[in-house]
Amino acid sequence: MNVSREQMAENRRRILDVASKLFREKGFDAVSVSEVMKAAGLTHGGFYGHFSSKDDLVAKTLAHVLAADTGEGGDFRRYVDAYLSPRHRDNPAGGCPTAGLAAAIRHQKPVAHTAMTEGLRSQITRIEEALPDMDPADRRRVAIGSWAAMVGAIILARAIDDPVLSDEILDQTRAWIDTGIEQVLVS
Amino acid sequence: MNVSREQMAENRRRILDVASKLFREKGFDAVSVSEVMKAAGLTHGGFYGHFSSKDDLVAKTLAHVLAADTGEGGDFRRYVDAYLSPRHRDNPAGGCPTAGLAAAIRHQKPVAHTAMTEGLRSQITRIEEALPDMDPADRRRVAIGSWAAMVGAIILARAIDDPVLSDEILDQTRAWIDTGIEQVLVS
DNA sequence: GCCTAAATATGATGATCGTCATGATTGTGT
DNA sequence: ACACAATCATGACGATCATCATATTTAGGC
Repeated sequence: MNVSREQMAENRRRILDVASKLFREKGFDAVSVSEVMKAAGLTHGGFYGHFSSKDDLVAKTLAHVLAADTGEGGDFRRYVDAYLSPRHRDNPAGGCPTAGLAAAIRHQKPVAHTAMTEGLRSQITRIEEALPDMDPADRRRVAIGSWAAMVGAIILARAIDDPVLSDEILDQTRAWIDTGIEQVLVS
Repeated sequence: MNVSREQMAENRRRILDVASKLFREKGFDAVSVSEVMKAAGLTHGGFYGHFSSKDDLVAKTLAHVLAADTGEGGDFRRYVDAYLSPRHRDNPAGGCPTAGLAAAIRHQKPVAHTAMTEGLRSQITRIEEALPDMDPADRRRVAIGSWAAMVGAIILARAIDDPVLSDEILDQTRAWIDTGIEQVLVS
């Protein structure tokens, strides 16, 4: 069976899409190459025509999904509310790849680290641009501090089995970010 | 070969200790039962005399390491400084189990979630107690928000390969936590 | 001092997985 | 139209791993 040039490009895109979803849902190790290919509607054998190894797929998937511009240009408060919501916490497969995958990158090959570095860099920039008017010296600190808190909160909220405490992690972290922003706005 | 009662108890403790270290260093999946036992100075066969499965070991290890009272009773600022240091970032095997393992717990059995829940609960309490005098309503928010930021910052700092950006994540998050605490202290 | 039960060692089994070799099918440029 | 090359399917190989069966050694109670 062969396939047109564009078919192949679409296949490759679909592999990256389903891999991104599966990795976020189950983690890098728990997803097999065969599982990815099957979810993309292909068989496992063709995989090495697209990628040189599973590690290559991991790195390409990271670059693919971290480059997806969320385009949330605008209100940072609204972005935080959506991010620190039960809905986002309960949807890792469709949610933020950083929250879902960042901790696992430590155990991946160096290429994955490089992809993550660029993804983090652009995410910090995106947040800086979405932030309200403030002293430029404060801007970067707020962006990085808020992002660390957001990622950490989602990870913690997903790791525990008490829904009350989990909700509280999200709520208190949201309030905590508000506290910090309020501080730099009045100064 | 047999061994005295206390020998067995010490063996079990050593298994939990090396498992905790290995899991933090390489992740749950990348550590085999045989590797844990070898690191504990035993062979893999005896494992199932101590634990009913690898999942059981994971849960028991989490409870073991999260219960380890860091006893950092005292200055929260000092604790944050040590936590958000390059030294801690570069030492996952000996560092905070939450930062090293929390994100992976999602992919573990329910018992692991329960262990994490209790560990998180007591960690929040510990931070609340280490915090300086402040309004009780602020105390919990500061504890949870700071902890989320600390865990998130370490995870992000460990996931990237640019040492300059990695250091900046740590520094800015430390400053961000100071910002938030300053806000509740003056109000 | 023996005997039994327990703790660990040795070795095996079945399953999963990453990777690759080979072959079939069909776009694509001439 | 034809031949080449590219894309994917089928199937296999070797390695790793969790788990268990069995053997061996010895601590602890009589």
